[in-house]
Amino acid sequence: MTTPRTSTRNRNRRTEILEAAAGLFAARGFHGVSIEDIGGAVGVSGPALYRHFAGKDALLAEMLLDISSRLRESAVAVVTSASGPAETLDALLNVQITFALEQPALITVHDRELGNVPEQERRQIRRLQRLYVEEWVTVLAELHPLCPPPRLRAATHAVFGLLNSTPHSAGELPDQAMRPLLHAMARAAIDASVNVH
Amino acid sequence: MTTPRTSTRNRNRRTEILEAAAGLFAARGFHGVSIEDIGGAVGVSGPALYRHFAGKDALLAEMLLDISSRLRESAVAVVTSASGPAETLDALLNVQITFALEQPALITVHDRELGNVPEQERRQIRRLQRLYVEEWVTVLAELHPLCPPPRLRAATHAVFGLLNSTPHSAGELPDQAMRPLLHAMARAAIDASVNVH
DNA sequence: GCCAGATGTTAGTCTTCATTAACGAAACCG
DNA sequence: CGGTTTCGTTAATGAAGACTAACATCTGGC
Repeated sequence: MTTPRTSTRNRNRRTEILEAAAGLFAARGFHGVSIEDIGGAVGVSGPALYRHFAGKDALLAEMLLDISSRLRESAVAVVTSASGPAETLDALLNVQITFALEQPALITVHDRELGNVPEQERRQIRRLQRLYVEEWVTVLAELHPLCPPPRLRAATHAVFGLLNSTPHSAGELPDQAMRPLLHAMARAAIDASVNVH
Repeated sequence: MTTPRTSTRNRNRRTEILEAAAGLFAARGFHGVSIEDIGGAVGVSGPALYRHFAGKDALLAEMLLDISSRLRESAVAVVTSASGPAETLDALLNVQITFALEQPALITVHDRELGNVPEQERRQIRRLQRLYVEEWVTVLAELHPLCPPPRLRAATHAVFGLLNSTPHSAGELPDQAMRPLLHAMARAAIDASVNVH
């Protein structure tokens, strides 16, 4: 063929596949997408994927492991360089909002397809997710020491639901407007969550 | 076999199947569940389903049509018997919270599997969903006439994301505590959404 | 008791699909 | 240049899985 792009092509193939697969999985679900579909989406066809991944499961696992780690790392970075709890919370909100707006497909897959990841990697991913949530809960606990942790955890999940809803309202508003809107709504929801009795 | 439960068995079979299928679809996704799985979940096996539904697609379609209509009907009932916009909004919140807490599987399937419904029914469902959202937007517009509708629509979707996150935080808190928490958070998020510039 | 319709059952049929095999070409290395 | 590695390709292969067929059984009405 033509296209002898030497090394660039190869260097990017794996991530190219991961990105295409994320979009497809988000749209049709893991089992609704075939190996052929994924290959086709990056211009190679079918079994070529096995040169890059051990299988469909492994591909999904790597994808979820990647987002979970990145979310977790961002949260840790934010928390360790923190000035105060309130600023930290704002920074955490920005992390999640940025992911939700920039990688809607990954975020969608991340909270839908965990069940299709093989046991071992699933444990790792769950662990990272739990750690991520705990970063949030820790910060919230500093801000609201009187609020029982289970309530903080529930509030955190609700806020994730709010922020991750972005894929559903795609196109309603431009990102520039969506970002402060989500921030304000999430912030208000959190503040309200600790004042209920 | 045994178990000749006369008529009760037949009268409930269809809804029994729908309920079981909802749980399975929510957990593993439409394509991750086989006809055998669904049959097995209600104690009959496999092709027996075709005595009740034209096929897997039709089953899903009926399921989504059912929730969409019920949500929409509840919203209409609330709005027509309204005393004032603020009370109406509270009532709408309660409708959505009740569905989310009582039918988490249906709610989950409702916003994940629309893409697997055949064209014709999909249109109907989309229409019902749109009408449902518009009930919310109308009420919000009464409360905040200065806020542009696209922003209200985006805020509505975000609130749905918040309320529908319940399935994820299953077990964190008892329903008795979850209900007011969700209500307060959603209410605060909405109020905040109209005050951003 | 006897027939019709509603419900089930088990054994195909026919696709789709993940994964593997067997085989080529291009790039990198000496 | 030969040789190895890398990345693809097009045929199997084998397992699921949706749906259909052919054949019971149960129920309720007469």
